[in-house]
Amino acid sequence: MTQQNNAPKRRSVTINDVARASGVSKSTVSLVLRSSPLIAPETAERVRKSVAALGYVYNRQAADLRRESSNMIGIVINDLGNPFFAEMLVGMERRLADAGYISLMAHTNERLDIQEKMLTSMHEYHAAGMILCPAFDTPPALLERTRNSGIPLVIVVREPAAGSYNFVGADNERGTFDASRHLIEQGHRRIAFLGRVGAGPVYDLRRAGFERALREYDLPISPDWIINIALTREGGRDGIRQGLAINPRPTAAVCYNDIVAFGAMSELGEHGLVVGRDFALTGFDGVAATAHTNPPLTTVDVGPGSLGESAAEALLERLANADTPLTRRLIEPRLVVRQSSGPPK
Amino acid sequence: MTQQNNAPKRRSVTINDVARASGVSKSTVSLVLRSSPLIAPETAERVRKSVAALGYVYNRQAADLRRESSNMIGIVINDLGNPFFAEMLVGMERRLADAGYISLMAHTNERLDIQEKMLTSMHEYHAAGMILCPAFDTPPALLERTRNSGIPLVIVVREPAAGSYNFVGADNERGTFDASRHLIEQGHRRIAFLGRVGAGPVYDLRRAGFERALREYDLPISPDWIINIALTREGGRDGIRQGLAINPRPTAAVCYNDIVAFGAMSELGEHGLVVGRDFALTGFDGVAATAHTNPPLTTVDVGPGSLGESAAEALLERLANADTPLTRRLIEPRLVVRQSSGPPK
DNA sequence: TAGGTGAATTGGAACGTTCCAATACGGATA
DNA sequence: TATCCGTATTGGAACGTTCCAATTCACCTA
Repeated sequence: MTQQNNAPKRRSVTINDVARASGVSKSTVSLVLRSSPLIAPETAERVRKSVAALGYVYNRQAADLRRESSNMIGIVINDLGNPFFAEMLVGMERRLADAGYISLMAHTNERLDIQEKMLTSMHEYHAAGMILCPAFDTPPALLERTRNSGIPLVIVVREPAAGSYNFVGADNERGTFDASRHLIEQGHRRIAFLGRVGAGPVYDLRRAGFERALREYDLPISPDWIINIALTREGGRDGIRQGLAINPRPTAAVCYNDIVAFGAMSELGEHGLVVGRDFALTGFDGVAATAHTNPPLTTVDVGPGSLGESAAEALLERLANADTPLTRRLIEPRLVVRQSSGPPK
Repeated sequence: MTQQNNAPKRRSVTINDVARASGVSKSTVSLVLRSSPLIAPETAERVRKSVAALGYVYNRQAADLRRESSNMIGIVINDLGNPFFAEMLVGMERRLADAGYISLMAHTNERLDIQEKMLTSMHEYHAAGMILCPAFDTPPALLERTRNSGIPLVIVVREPAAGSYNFVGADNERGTFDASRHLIEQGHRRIAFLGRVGAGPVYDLRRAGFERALREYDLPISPDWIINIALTREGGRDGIRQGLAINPRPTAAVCYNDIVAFGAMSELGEHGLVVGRDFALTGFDGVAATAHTNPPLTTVDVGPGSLGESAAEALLERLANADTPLTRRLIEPRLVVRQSSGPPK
């Protein structure tokens, strides 16, 4: 009395079954499925009936194998916990889905080993193209390897090295320059910068923009005001704690990004300070939540969603025409002034 | 002088090329690639050398076609703009990637047509399993269809109808009950409920929990206090505007979810009210941002990330063993009390 | 020496499509 | 009647794997 494994084995309905059912050849069915004009309307109709009757479902795996292509796009994101990346992902996915592609998504959480594993996995699945938001310290060699495989690649947000891929990012230097100038023009003179020292080129550029603004207004840059924190909400809290301990105290802070600003805002509240009145704050990114914090946050808006769409579009262009020249697109950010950045008391 | 299109055509390196290079048959190479113990170590070594030398990349499309399986899991999310879903997605993806699966992700933005299109697309790609967070008003027939296709299906968060799939969600009634009781015990007597009337079973349950708490404490439930809003940050603002217009004014509000509470908090601030002192607020979900708002938000924490992991685990079990009984898992939420829910003045 | 054993390897069919060259056929033309 | 034409359809090879049954070979045993 052996344990029989008579699993249904559910042989799926194929193009051949449809062909048999409708009395034509598999080639004809294939043409109908791709709505070829070659097929007589009545035949097509008959085939479509059988398709519905048998519950046939197209096997893209098989089709892609034969055609040596696919409709899958690999998207590798480093930090979905940050709404900036989530909003960007939404933009990409929408644009790609509209164009008939489906997204193979992976989250690296800033881990290089995971990133590498996911990139190879996407290669193995023959993704038609890839969009990568590189984890910190991504070695240029990795990108070079991906590029050599011949798969069109778009890099977003962080630019590890000039190379043969499309890039879409924001003008980081300009962004913090605008934010810093705004605070200065509001009357602030002691302004801190909250970020992760040495976090890479994006940090360097944002800090450079901040320092350029101070210089242009002949304000001294005290090293104390360059505060080193983790790029998280918790880091923002930490930054405020450090900032408030400085003597004389800064009256404002330019934050590396929005989530740092959120943490900063929360911490300021816990110290009994009213943001926008007792202390000014600016963020960077322009995530949706900035319009609904307490108080609403002044931020450098790069349009996370449309940045994602731009990246998708760059990729779609390359896919449509492999000879499309490589582009490097820097989005001009827009300073959105809200209540968090009032003048000093 | 015609424009020659001598595209590289880059015939990719196959198992056969590797076989030829290392002087064995393609079968042997195949076995080596799957590290079969049948192969002599020296042979395996030789093959691996050729793999590296030729830059061979495994073609999973072909393999999956032959094996009639795949390592792709379809994930369909309705609203990534809400950090709750983003955090849940991260949990799912991590768990699936750990198990060697890759995620086919689609975002429906609550649109039924997109949802349907994406589900069929994932079928066509032969996803091994699917996790679906149904859009509002998803017809049970759609789920039935998916289920009939034989692909293991896990439904999360919203439960359209009892059916033959796994379900992972939260105990919604209990969650708002706990939050409401907490406000009552803080001394609040006029409490509003901010949600989207008729939004479906989740709304009904959350509202039921709220009303049960009021009844248990013999408090009247004024219809005015059931405030009807969009389930967005903007909706939260709207809810507060409506709430503050009521006479007598409520002193607290139970919000349908965290983002509604965020909007509410922002609006209260703009009215010069201090949240937690002048007006109490609770959220629902427990997204990371709740710990860093101004003030930090009291919320019903369902653990978005671990909820995603649970869903992934349920699916992985079904994949490992198709006979695993269908489960329905309701996570017990945990009330996290922070500063937003102080007693009335 | 003949036969048996087990380990290592192999060739060919199969998976479900697409593509190509070929075919069938009804009607027009010479 | 023979030829040609265009339209609709078709069979078979190919895509890059996996699986199965079969083969090779060295060694052991009777």
